[in-house]
Amino acid sequence: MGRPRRFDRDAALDQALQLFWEQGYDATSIADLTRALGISAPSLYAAFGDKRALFDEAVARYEASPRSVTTAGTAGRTPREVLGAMLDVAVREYVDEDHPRGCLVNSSPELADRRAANRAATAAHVAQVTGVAADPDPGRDPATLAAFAHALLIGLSSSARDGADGAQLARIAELALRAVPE
Amino acid sequence: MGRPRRFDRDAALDQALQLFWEQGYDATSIADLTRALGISAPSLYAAFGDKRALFDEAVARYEASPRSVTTAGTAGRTPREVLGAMLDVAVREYVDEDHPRGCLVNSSPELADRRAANRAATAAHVAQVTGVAADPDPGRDPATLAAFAHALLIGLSSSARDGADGAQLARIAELALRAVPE
DNA sequence: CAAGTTCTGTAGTGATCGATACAGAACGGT
DNA sequence: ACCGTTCTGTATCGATCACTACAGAACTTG
Repeated sequence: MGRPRRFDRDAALDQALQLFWEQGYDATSIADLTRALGISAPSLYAAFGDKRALFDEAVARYEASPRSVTTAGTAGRTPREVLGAMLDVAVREYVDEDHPRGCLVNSSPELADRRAANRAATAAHVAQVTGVAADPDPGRDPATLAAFAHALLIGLSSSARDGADGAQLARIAELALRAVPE
Repeated sequence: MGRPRRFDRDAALDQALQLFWEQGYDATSIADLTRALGISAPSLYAAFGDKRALFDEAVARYEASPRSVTTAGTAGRTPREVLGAMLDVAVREYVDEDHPRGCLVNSSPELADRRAANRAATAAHVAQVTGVAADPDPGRDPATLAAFAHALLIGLSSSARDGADGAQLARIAELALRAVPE
């Protein structure tokens, strides 16, 4: 009951995600959001809480989308297959023209905790898929492989933001894969 | 002639660099700077111009210091030696406790142009030292080697900021080096 | 000493930040 | 039709932003 909301909450959330993705959290003001979302500030606060809650919800939406690179490559068996699948998804995703370039999580200073979680998740994923436990050889150690992949994804994300095209990213990924055992 | 400046301009510039490095450009306010530098706002503006000019001067100071990774590894001959030297310097530098973690240039959104310049400089450096011109093999192409190194440096910088220790960074670098031919 | 110049702190500029008080509008339940 | 509830826009809150007008203090020069 009560007066119904005049705007589509999900569409507004997508708009907010788009803005945060393009400009970052700090650089996106409430005024920017109300303009892009086509609603007034009180409606925004009533629907989403405060700015940070809106950002967190947008990030959750981002992470829930099939863009997620972390769990890509489930089909692989060897470390190279697993990391290769992740890099493939990333290279395509980071220059996709349907949305801003790069990865929202990997290029947001305020999401360091999510990056840590992603690295841990990647390490567990690699260990599970390849069946390899901790190993002194960096090429066989799931934690090192995950940290390597994670660092590369961040580098690819930043390169995409700085203007690199898909072919350049693909060459980087191809070269990087040579470090990883079959 | 006239009243002499009461503070050390170079020391103040170092303090400003420290703050920008820790917090980033946007997150560092003039109030933060006047507090850390121990001077009032008019003195700061008289000495450095405006906030962006102060930032640019601090970045120039940063790039002029021997921290620069881009030109490291001049001694090397093979791509692996050149990149290995760069990664060695970076791994040590990014966790050095004498200053904030990571690389100021690689973690500042407003310095995308400097990153592009660094990538180009690295490519020229690799080409000159190894004597290799453009090559279809990613492992022999200076531009791809430079882009790979650049992406890795950004990933290492971000990982250091997110809390990775020197040993972790070293393992990433060791693994990455396996991608690069002798 | 006095004049000229430059730095100093106090205090405040307009603009923008995130966030809200308030009143009217639009609905469901009775 | 009326009431309670919830959303709506207007208009504004205090805080903070980058930045500066102003006047006195501290120096060099004559």
